[in-house]
Amino acid sequence: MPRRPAPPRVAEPEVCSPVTCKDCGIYGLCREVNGPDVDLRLLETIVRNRRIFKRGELLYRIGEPLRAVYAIRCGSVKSYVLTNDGRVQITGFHITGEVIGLSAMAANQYMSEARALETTMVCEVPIDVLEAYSAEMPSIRQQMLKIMSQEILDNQELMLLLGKKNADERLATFLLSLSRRFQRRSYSPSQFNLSMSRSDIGNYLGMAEETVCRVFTRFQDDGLLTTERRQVHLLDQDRLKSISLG
Amino acid sequence: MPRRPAPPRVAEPEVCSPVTCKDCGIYGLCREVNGPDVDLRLLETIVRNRRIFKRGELLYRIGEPLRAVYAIRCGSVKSYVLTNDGRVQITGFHITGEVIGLSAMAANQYMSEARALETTMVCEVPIDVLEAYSAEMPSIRQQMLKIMSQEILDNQELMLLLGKKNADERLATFLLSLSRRFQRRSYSPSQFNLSMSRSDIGNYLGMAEETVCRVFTRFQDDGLLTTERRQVHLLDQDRLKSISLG
DNA sequence: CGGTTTGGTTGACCTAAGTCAGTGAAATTC
DNA sequence: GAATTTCACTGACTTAGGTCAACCAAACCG
Repeated sequence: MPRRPAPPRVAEPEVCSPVTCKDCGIYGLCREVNGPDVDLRLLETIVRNRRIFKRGELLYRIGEPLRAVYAIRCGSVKSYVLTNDGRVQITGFHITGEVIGLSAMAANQYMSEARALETTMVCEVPIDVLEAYSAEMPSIRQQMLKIMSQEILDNQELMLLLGKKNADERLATFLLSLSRRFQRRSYSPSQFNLSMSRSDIGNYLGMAEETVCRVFTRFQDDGLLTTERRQVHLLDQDRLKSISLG
Repeated sequence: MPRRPAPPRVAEPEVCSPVTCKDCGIYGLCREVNGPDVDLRLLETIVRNRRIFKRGELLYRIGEPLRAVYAIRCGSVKSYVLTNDGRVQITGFHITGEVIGLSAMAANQYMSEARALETTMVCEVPIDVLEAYSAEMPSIRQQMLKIMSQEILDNQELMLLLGKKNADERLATFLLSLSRRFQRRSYSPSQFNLSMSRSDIGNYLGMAEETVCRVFTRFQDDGLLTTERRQVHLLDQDRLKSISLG
């Protein structure tokens, strides 16, 4: 049967369509481990330590000793930090193909908490395995540096948003960032399903849940997008872009 | 003349008293390069590529190819990111003994802009030198990871502040964080000089310059501290701590 | 050394977004 | 499949902090 280009998949909460290794954030890393010419089908079977977390389950806690880093094969995860008195700031949402836990390497303990937003399948890479390979393979070290510095970049973007943007700019920025990341993983950039609640979005963007709803409603009234609960359809990405920032 | 413990130095803008290598953020790194038993006086002279930046001068710009990382020997630096339409978010203030520029390693270009707040002396470590050493010495890689993950930790703290704290908590957190860092570098934790303007503080903390002034005034009225322009004297650190977080 | 600029402070007023309260619809549980 | 919980949304009202304007003192400059 001849292969034909598949239509872009729509990210659905019920459907867990695992990313292929080629689309994965640690593909470069796995490829190194398995040699540059490894058969992809083989690689897919070689990757061990798959685990499944159900909605609400913790991948790791703050202060816990670093055991493993996680590549998300399908599903999504939020990570967050806490104040002493229990206030929470979500610092990132992570989707299929992204890698989390690496920033714990230096201190040998996790610096944030990670919780599955839906049923989520991950590749769990034990830390001793990672360290063994990274000692021998410079390109894996390179890959690790890249992932960490991407995290710093993402954090800087969020700081800019939290410190200097208004509610409209925040939500537009958020939606476009998600859209871009879905696109990179071969999902539709204009139609997708949010795995996080309005309250989580508000927490992440530093605004009240109600404000998130109001801005969604206003964007819909202005013809920028349509929403049906967690299903989002972006209608005018250009205008969203100009809102998200001059 | 017998040595006696020196009284804690007060950080003054005019006085540039360079940190000793032992107190420097890349000491572990330099020590590795020069062997574990290196004579400190020797190390001090071995460190080359010292440079001086005057107040307002740029260490590096966003997008510029990575040339070097910088250890601050004395003085202070702000780093910041920008929106397309020119809004600025200061993402960190860096003081004597701290290291900046490392997060540019992965992309090989700087991801933020760094500007001297006052006359600042740095050790400039060329990137090829750093890479050559890091390829051979695992402990230098370890050190680099540590510095990057400290940056992630600092960023997370700032995101928590920007997303979830009110004006009082923000300023208290800021002052205590500075105090702690001065203490680590053997300066007085209760009396120090701010090298940044009220406007910079406000920008960093995500609030207006005027609000910074008002909170300073209120803290002073409440007996928490005294200020004389940029000279700060913390009188009640415990109470500040309880304000900075429940 | 008089004039100008910069930075810090305060007061008066305004507004973006938060809080509170209530509703309906889905989703989950028993 | 009825009961319960969770989630999204909306309106009314409040408020923390922003904006604007003015002033003063220190620093800088020709």
